[in-house]
Amino acid sequence: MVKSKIPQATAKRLPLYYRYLNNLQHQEKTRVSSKELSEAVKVDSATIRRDFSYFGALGKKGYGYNVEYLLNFFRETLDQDELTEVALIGVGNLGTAFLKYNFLKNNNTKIVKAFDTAGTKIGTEIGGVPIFHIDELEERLPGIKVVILTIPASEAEVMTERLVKIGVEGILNFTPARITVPSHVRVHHIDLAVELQALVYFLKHYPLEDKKE
Amino acid sequence: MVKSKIPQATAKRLPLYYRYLNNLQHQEKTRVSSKELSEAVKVDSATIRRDFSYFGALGKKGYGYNVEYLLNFFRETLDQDELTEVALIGVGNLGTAFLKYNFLKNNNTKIVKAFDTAGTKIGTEIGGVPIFHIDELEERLPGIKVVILTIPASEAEVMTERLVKIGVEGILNFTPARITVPSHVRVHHIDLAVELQALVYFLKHYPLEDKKE
DNA sequence: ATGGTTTTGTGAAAGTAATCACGAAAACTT
DNA sequence: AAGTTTTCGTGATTACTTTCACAAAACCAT
Ligand SMILES: NC(=O)c1ccc[n+]([C@@H]2O[C@H](COP(=O)([O-])OP(=O)(O)OC[C@H]3O[C@@H](n4cnc5c(N)ncnc54)[C@H](O)[C@@H]3O)[C@@H](O)[C@H]2O)c1
Ligand SMILES: NC(=O)c1ccc[n+]([C@@H]2O[C@H](COP(=O)([O-])OP(=O)(O)OC[C@H]3O[C@@H](n4cnc5c(N)ncnc54)[C@H](O)[C@@H]3O)[C@@H](O)[C@H]2O)c1
Repeated sequence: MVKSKIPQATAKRLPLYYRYLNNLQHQEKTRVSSKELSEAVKVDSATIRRDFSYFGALGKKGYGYNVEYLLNFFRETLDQDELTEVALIGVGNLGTAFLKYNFLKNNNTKIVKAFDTAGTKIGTEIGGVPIFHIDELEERLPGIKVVILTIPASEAEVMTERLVKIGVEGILNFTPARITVPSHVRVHHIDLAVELQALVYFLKHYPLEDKKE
Repeated sequence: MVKSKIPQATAKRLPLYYRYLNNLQHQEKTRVSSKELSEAVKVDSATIRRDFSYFGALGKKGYGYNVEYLLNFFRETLDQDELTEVALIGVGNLGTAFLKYNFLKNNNTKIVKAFDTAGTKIGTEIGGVPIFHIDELEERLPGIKVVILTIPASEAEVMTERLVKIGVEGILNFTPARITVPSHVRVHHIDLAVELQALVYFLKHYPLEDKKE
């Protein structure tokens, strides 16, 4: 396992590279340069080469990268073979959308259980995922380390404490609540309202620069 | 208007601060320190003070920040009064969730129109937002500068060209496609599959450090 | 008033990330 | 086979962001 020398910024781009390499393979392309890759994923080519270089010399000068080799390498590095089981808490608007989609294109993450309070949903399935009552959380969650949280913000803090107690290690938090967790639990916030507002702010306050390209 | 001296990292946190200050005001709190704010929004207190300092000296030493004053200041700075009208393209799983939610808590952004190809949806409303056929895009979009894109990835590039031609300036792109736009158009990518995979990667490869706190 | 306490605002330092730019290697071309 | 072109890998640089740490200001209690 490659030790934690890899910058976080790089780690966040790896799934992106992986997905595009997969596309290339489906198109039967055998080689790709950092320049081509750069145009496709919109990341500077030097950044891509630097990112790859943390894992060693994966390319060939004057040639580029071999798609299959690179893909195999990342498959191992990103543990694309191991399936990570994920639970979803809160089968509302957003939760339902995720269940229907279920990240099918990824072959390494899968929502396997969902929980809610609403009686009408309990016992049904969405996208093949069974929905349980939240009261069964302690009983049914153990073994699952990653949770997608799509409940009302007001419930987030209490639910988080519950999840942590059960042993959850990672939370993808879609609620606007900034939840508090012990240091061994990782939370990624995806705050859609903030994203939209930030985009609007940038449009109004940042001159439409002439970026290169 | 405060010129573009404000770091992007700061700009992205502003809506977060704003929302929390709003909460405080509803709780009738009159003052708040960077330390309190820090615990609530999970941003280092020095970072918060630095962020605020780009806008001048907004606080008082030994006291903190006056909630109402700060809120009024940011209301203007963030143009919270002006309503930005947004359109949504692609009323599928994700698009429907956004329409139902419609960022009601924000008072500065509102989805006012949606577009899709599916005959069954055209002419109906979701969350009060009328859904039009995509063929009417050129006719009905003008005036709207910001678009939320929730169509299949395969459609993204062509649709983007169309949007740019109509004059859209900002796109919140939920498709996995990395779309190409001219330099005067701003795109924010929210790639949910990547976010989930990145979280899983961090869990597996980054030791559960003892972060402070 | 006085003195201890709180908390800001910010220089300086540290940390993190992106980009430049070029030598070296390998690939193509003729 | 020699010359040209492509493209990597990376040292060095630049840019951006966070954090430390402390003087100065304002508060608060007596
Ligand atoms: N839908 C959006 O477009 C959107 C956008 C930005 C943010 N969000 C945030 O995402 C979260 C979910 O949004 P939504 O629109 O899906 O809301 P929703 O109200 O449609 O769904 C919430 C679901 O959680 C369930 N629930 C409530 N308390 C629960 C509990 N204690 N345990 C388990 N389930 C519980 C409810 O029964 C409901 O099904 C909210 O925090 C919201 O602020 C949503
Ligand atoms: N749902 C999720 O949880 C999820 C997660 C990650 C990424 N995404 C991405 O978000 C996007 C939308 O996902 P979804 O699950 O809502 O898909 P979906 O298939 O449910 O919805 C897509 C909608 O777009 C409409 N559409 C197709 N072509 C169109 C066109 N040219 N113009 C206008 N409308 C058109 C379809 O009729 C459909 O209603 C996809 O790109 C998907 O990869 C979704």
